[in-house]
Amino acid sequence: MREALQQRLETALQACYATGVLTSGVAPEVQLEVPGNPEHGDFATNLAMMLARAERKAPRQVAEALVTALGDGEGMWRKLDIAGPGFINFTLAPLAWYRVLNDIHRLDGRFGCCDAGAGRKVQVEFVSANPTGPLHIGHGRGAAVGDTLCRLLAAAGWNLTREFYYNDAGAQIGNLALSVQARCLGIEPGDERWPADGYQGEYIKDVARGYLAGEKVDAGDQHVTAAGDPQDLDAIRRFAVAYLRREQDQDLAAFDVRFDVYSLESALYTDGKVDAVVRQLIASGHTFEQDGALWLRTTDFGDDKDRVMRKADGSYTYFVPDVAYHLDKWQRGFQRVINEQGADHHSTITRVRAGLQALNVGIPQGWPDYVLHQMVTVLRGGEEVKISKRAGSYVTLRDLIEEVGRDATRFFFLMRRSDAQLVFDIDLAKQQGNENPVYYVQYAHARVCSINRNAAEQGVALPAAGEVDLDGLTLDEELALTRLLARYPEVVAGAAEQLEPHRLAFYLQELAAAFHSYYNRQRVLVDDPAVSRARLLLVNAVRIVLGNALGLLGMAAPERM
RNA sequence: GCGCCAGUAGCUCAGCUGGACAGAGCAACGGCCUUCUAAGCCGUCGGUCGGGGGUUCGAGUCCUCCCUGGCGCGCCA
Repeated sequence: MREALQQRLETALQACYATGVLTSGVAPEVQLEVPGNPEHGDFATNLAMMLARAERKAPRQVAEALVTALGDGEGMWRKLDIAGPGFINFTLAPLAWYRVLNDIHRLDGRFGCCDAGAGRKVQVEFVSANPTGPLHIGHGRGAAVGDTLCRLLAAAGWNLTREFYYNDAGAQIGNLALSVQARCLGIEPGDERWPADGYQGEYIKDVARGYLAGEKVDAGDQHVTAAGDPQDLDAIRRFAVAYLRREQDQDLAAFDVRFDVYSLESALYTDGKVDAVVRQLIASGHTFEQDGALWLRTTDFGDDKDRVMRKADGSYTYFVPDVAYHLDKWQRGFQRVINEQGADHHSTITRVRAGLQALNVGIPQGWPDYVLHQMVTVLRGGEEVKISKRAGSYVTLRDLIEEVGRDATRFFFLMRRSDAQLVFDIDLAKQQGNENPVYYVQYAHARVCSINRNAAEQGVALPAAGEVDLDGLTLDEELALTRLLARYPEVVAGAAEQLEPHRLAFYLQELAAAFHSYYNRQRVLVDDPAVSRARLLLVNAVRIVLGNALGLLGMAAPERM
């Protein structure tokens, strides 16, 4: 529809040049937008305003020339206006819109999908929590944003790989092992023998109990049986990592978040990929030694200071395996990689990209992409819940899902742009009333299903694509609802393109509102069977789109509530 | 001090990558259930888009300088 209009505008412009009504000969790109105000028609173009300067005429004068050249459009539009500073507004014939209802029924679950990705490979890494404790609410936001991003990219035709990276090596894992060992030995936080940067959370006690009891843990391809010996720090470490990884996997499964590939930091060491990348960086000439450490001159690539790669004690800082990991992603053929992570780690971006540039292996500048999410604060009873990671007091994702439910949790995480801070109001999320937008959108879906049940009782068959005389739809609100449905594919494409999953949540609320309003004003099942069937076609198109959008958000579309 | 992200209605936030009088939800107030689910609908109230300059036919949106809040600035991740 948009393309057809663009075509006609270009033809009209050329006609103006041919007749000499317009003289500049410039051909700007024809932009068509959907106006927010329905009085401004279905599509609007600013073409006349873009030409005005070159033509040295008032925009409205240019617009008049174009409108004359456009003619009647052979019935495509009902009305053409020149408005405001020089917009040309197209009001299309209703039938042109109603045809989309047949498209929706024909495509069903695939309505909204497109082929923008053209089957190209993209990898999305998200959550990537350290296996040192349970997933907290911040990880939950990362999981919701990352997962919906994945679903969006898949819907947009990308060949998607979902990946989780475990930082199961390094200093913090050492702290974890020491903390579990301390608990095994009955040492409490506060005791002078308690490790300096130990994890104090209650869950450490559970790990210690499991270890002493000789428990067996399966997590991914890791299978660990506890040695039970409190002196064997290495065995404790292996057990603790597997134990906490299993916990995280369970929580993510409960959140309906799954991954295709799990990558372990420790494997980068054992496979020699870390050493290899260090050798390459040294060979690149971007490193130097100072104070007993090996440094990477990241300032060569826009960082504000150089960074230590290998510490004086011989171990590597975290970003070295990160660089090795991302080189590995590149070598696996992912020309597009998106990392979803918390904004508190945004300083890694410059470092990882600098390391990859230093390797000089043809990785483009600015690769990979990042989507950052800002902090989440928790509100309960109107009070902010204080979070202390060291003391281990924080809201876990597991608690959240159990308390407010998976759907509400996911929706709340996606109700805001990811780079805006989020206040998670637990009381509101739990509420089953009209203040809670989660049920508002699901209720709209359930209502259509309810109409369908009534139709079945009355022996009215649900219409399929192309079976209905669209003349049964005559009301302004039916046209408005249809136009909203027609916009859905653009919403999906835009959200995938801009990596902004929250757009779906807003669209969903808008569509639900339009449907609820229609439902309250008009009956679907009326005496006139032609009208009933046309309306059934319309409301079931709403049902399909609601279901598709809820699916992209990882939420259920209930048939009754 | 430097970097990143924010500052839009009383509150929480959108604003489609510059367009036509700035929107929604909640809160407040007033209405609507003998008809497909009232977890719903309709109406009223409410904003100098943090502030100053600039670019543009046109700026909440772009540039610049200030102010405020959050995060980061480690041989932690």
